[in-house]
Amino acid sequence: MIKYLDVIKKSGLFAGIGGHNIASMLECLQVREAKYFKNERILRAGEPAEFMGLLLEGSAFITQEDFWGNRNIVSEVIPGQLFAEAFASAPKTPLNVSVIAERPSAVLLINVRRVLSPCGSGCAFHAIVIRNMLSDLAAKNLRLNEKLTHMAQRTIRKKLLSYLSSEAIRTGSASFSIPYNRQQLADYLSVDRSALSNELSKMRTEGIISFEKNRFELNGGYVPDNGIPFCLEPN
Amino acid sequence: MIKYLDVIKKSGLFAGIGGHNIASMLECLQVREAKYFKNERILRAGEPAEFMGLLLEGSAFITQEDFWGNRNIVSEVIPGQLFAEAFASAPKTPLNVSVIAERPSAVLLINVRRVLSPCGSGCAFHAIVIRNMLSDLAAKNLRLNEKLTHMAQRTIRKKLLSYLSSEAIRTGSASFSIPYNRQQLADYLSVDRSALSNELSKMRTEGIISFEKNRFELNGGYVPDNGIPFCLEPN
DNA sequence: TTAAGTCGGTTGTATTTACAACGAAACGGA
DNA sequence: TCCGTTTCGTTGTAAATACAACCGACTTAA
Repeated sequence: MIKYLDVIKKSGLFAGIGGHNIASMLECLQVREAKYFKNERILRAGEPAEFMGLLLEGSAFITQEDFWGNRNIVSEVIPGQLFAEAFASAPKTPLNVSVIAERPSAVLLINVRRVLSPCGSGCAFHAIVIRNMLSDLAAKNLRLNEKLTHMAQRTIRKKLLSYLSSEAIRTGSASFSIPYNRQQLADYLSVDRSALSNELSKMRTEGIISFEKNRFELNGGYVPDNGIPFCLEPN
Repeated sequence: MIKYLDVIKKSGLFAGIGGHNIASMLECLQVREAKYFKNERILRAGEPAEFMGLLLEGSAFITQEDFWGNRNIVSEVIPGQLFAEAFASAPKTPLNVSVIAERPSAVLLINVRRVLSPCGSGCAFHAIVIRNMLSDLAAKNLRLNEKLTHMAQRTIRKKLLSYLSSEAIRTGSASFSIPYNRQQLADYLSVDRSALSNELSKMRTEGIISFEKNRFELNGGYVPDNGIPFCLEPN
């Protein structure tokens, strides 16, 4: 635990809590630490969700899988981030996602009940942690909304442009890297990989974008003042 | 306000706060009330999100629209429910959805800052309201996840079966009503209405489902023990 | 070095979808 | 009642997609 104190201190969940208070806070919350191999399952869809996780080291994917193993990457988790807090915060709701270690990872498992039920004694930081969870959930909400925006587009090209332009806007540059390889991007947008690859090639041929590996650049497109991403073309 | 006290009392946001405390709580939060006509915009995408809303009367749709007016219904709001709380809880984030009154509606507008910054004085209920917002956001998160599950399906038929089976499971019956008409359902699943209508007809012909207007029944399908909705067929 | 595996691009085909157009039924005023 | 509107189903066509198969470049381990 001590090894990861720095990650914990900088995590959104414990933001605003002085470093010297964290140790007692962790004890009060009765957290426990666990380690996972690459591709090992951290949480399994279908299980009851008693714990939320705080990733300490490594990286993980939130995924949905249907009966035949079609995988849909909901998002990536990096150190300092929470996961499964929505399920843990809404009791009686079993997980409908799995969390899988993308690399060897360390995780802090936190029982949400311990967070929500204030301990009368020492730690006056429950309120802060709860407030942090609130902004975390709000941010996640917005990210899910953003993904929905992309997936609601009717064609692969529009899905791609919706996603790429939002990444460009987020990074504030027409040139940026994405955290996915082709298969992962296809999973994220829920489309066929080869079809996606094909569409990317067409778009490059047409001069709309250029890319190499996971680095993309959006060429020239117009950026209207109305805030609508410049990538959405009339047809 | 008094007119809607009952709705407010029963709302998730104010759950656990005694009826006689609510009036002072509302004052402390400096809420304000507003009324809207049918199809009037309650909140407009692009605007900064200072307020979250609590629907008092009527009903509303959370929608996303692209540049050409293609509409995507994210969800429906009914009295007692919160909306736009995620945007309001994550400041500096402009709305990327619009909220539109489906019918003549009354709304309580709440400044989230007033909720998050505890007033030193009388009302000791801020903590409860914050905790309520937390479970609300968690539940919304799960709903978005569920919608993503449906939209991730690659064909209209699978999208439909994913949605319908989840509704069947939710209501605990193979026969149930849905809150959408055809166009709205198509918007929700982000597919073409006529294609959806066509697919529904095929499925009825094949005996998979039966329906009339917005009442559906899932016929016979097998329900395995593994929790996977019976509607997902091997092909 | 070889062999196996991963990754990304390409192609062809069958399937699925969007889109446009139309018509019937139901509904709601005037 | 009449007329306009909404809702939903149907059809045909063009477009987009999934799917399978294959190839070359690159990486990794034996």
